[in-house]
Amino acid sequence: MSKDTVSIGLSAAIVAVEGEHPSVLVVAHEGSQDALPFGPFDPADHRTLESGLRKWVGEQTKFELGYTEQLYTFGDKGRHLSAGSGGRVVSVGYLALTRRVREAPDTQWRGWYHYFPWEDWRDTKPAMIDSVILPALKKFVKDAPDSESAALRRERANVCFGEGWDEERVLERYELLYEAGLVEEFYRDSGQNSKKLANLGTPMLFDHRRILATAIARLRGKLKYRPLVFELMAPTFTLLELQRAVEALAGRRLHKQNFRRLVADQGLVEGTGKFNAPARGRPAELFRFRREVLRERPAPGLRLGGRRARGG
Amino acid sequence: MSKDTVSIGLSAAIVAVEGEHPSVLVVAHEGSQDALPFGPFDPADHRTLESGLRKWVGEQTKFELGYTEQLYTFGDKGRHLSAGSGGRVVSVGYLALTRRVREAPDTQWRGWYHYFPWEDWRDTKPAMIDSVILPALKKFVKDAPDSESAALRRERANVCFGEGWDEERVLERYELLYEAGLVEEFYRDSGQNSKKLANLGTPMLFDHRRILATAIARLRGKLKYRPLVFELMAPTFTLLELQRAVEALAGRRLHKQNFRRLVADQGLVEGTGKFNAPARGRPAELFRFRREVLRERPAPGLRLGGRRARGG
DNA sequence: ATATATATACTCGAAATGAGTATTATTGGG
DNA sequence: CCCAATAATACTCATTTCGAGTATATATAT
Repeated sequence: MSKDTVSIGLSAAIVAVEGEHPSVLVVAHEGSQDALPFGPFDPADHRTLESGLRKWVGEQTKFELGYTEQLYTFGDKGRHLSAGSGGRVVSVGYLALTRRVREAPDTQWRGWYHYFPWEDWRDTKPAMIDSVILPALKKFVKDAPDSESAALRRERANVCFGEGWDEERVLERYELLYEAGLVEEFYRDSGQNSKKLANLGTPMLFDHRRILATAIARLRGKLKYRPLVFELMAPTFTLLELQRAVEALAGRRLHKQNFRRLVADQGLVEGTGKFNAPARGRPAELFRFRREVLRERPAPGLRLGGRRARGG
Repeated sequence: MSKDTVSIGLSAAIVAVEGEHPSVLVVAHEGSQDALPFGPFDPADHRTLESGLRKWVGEQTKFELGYTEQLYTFGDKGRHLSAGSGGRVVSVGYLALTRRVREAPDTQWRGWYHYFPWEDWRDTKPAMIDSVILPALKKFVKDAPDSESAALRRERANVCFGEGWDEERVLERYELLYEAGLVEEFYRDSGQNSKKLANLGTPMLFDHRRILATAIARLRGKLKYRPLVFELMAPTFTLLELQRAVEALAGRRLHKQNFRRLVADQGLVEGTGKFNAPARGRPAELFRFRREVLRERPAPGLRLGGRRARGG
């Protein structure tokens, strides 16, 4: 491929939740790094970008995509390399949501917090933030070429990892860690191998971790105003299961009673009259998603709220 | 250009507001339809997609982009044609916000409601909705190939133009009108020329009107949770000017006293102590945007609200 | 002075939100 | 059988937000 040709890469972050574990479908390509299902866009064969994506995913993972949404198109020079490949690749990333199904050969569900361990605040603030990330970012600020650049870096570090955790800034945080040389991909893309400060999370092929970060950010944001979770749930579920799924995606805990009130008041679910048989505790009613809300209300969704303090 | 090559087109919807008029910068290409500034992505010359866009815009309009945001990447077969050109064009659309400046040669600010007259609800519901659009959509439903498809069409028509106007669904509405054959581009792209039902709004080159629809939709949505308006305002402004700008973009009126309260309570602006000299009425204080809020609060913005009833 | 236009302050009730306490239904162990 | 543990569900309460309005202040034009 010559230096000034463009090709378009289509990649999908296919997300599912199993219990408390949000996960993403990765393909085991010839012993290399974890990869999202992907392939080049072929104008002769694909009528739309999305139909191209569906074909590739179908071939590689043997299953049909349901809910699918385009995320972003990346074209930066030098962010799509693994070895020294030829022309420029412009990368179109997609988010897909699905109920968890059996894996196809060479395919595997992997918890997304393997790639972003600093994003899971459900139990506590991840210790690595104080022990590794903040000190390294302090150094990154100090190493800035000039004071203006240092101020900008300090600012970014503060917005990303300082007071007031905003769970939606997943991409911003990953990009900052990349530029600060705290993730593997930075060294791979720049050819450097020296002074590796840290190696946070599991790296991925090409720019796939960036795409996954975009996917998580989008999902966390959209969750609050569109009923996307239900794409990830079984046909019936208890309210606690629903809450656990949302928490898994958002990476933080929610207030149980208020969560139920929210879901009920918005008419997002309806009881089935059936109950589950839990190991302990009172049995919970099984609910189903009321698809009708999509017509009734302009923008139904779960406004998680909770800017003021921690849920419980 | 051969049939199975891809090229990437970069287009920018550059938006400004002058008084009550939201407008977009269009280029007068050889007597053809209105076009957004655009050009092909050149991997040899452009380090990123956005820098490529900036180069093209700079060449065509002689001015520097400020706030810029990627919108969407379109790749549908047959939606980028004006005449029968060669290979496939994948189109990356951008939104840019700017204060209104003088026009460069061959360049012109045009009110965006020329392209989307049904989107301006500031005075009243546009009459064309009841007189033209709804009847035509009724016919579109009736002409559906089967009853399932008819139900889907009825559903879409209702969400887009029925009860409960959602000002953010700009793209959905344009796409529906396109498919229903109510906009010029539909006939141009499909080569048909017969049974033209209507010809709503001013058409644009290629898929530029679709990109503009995406831009308006995004802007209307984001306005509610990010302080984007200020990119469009002069350094100082009265609160009424600010409100008129938001109204112009949102396409609907807001409650004046509540708007002030919102802006003030959120700490988005600060008074300068200076006052304007209006033609009539009490002089208004001039305010400036408090850039600091971007640091202080995680997601400042203007939550317009107003789902319950009409503003006043 | 008066009409008109605009700015700004303040009020009021309804709804949404955060953070609980209280009560009910179940299991498993003594 | 009673009790601790666990989970579901109901209810309370103060605060904040939001829609909608009234009241008052400060200009200009006539």
